[in-house]
Amino acid sequence: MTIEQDTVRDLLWQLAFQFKVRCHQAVRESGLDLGGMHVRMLQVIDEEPQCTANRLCQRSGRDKAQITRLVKELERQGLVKRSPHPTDGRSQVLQLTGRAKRLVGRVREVEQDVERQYVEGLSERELAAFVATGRKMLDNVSEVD
Amino acid sequence: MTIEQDTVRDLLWQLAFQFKVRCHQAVRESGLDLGGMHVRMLQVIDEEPQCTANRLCQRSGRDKAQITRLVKELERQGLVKRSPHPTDGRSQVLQLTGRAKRLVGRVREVEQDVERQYVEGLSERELAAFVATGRKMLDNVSEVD
DNA sequence: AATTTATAGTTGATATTGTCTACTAAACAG
DNA sequence: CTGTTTAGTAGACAATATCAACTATAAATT
Repeated sequence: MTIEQDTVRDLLWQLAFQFKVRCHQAVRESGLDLGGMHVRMLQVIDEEPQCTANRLCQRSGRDKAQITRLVKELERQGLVKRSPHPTDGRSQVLQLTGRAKRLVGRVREVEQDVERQYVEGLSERELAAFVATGRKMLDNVSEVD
Repeated sequence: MTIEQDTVRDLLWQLAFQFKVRCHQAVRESGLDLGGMHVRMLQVIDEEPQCTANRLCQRSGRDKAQITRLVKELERQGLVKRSPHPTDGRSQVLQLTGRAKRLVGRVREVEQDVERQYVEGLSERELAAFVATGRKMLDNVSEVD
């Protein structure tokens, strides 16, 4: 199948969708059973030093309610532990279990293969420019408080 | 809220999601009652000379089943007409009704406002480069038959 | 021409993701 | 102490996506 697009919006729509589909498929094929959102959450928790649910909202742009449910499932699957936040009693610190860390590692490799396929034939500079422009766009619509 | 990301994948994920949310909101606020996918379909039908459901699949990358349902609803809402394809008996030609055409026009304006916000501060050349790079990526993962 | 194989579209079941509202409890500001 | 904001939870529901089975036609094969 040949993918086509025309506006910036369509372009992004296609790129993101195809990325999602391919990553999800690659993850499944490597024998792991994780939904796309679950993977995303695990990755953020892995990166963020003292990750909280609220942090996940900020990083993902998704609704609080959705985050709550995702975290709940991840906890049920033994991938995330919650501990009370040291200074904020409303909040909880999220941490990956050892199993989850190994999982995230494997997922990263699989997803990097997908990403390599995407950026094949692009120079370092071209890719850097693409990312820089994309970030500017994100900044444009990111509300400053 | 401040939007953040880190890999190419995260960047695209955020850009597309925010775009979707903002466009959908803008469309709603202008008094129109159309889901995101429905809008997308109408736009493609509007652009494609002899659009068929299959064409919608190719252009959107979405599943046949989903397309069928979307078209069915659009027809029910009096936005799309189907007529038998002149040369292929399995296929049907999709066409916008007058009402749908007017709708698409209004939606375009609303969405262009959103897009303008995105690309604010970007030079023509920067934007062109972004789109060109994005298209290359899409080509990279587009299966050649 | 008859037979196989591929394609366009449909349907049903189900899973995943997203949205909205209302709520609790802790934090914070005055 | 009081009112307001913030972090997270829960329920109901809508939108989107996935998968498999099926029909009818088209196209290819022999």
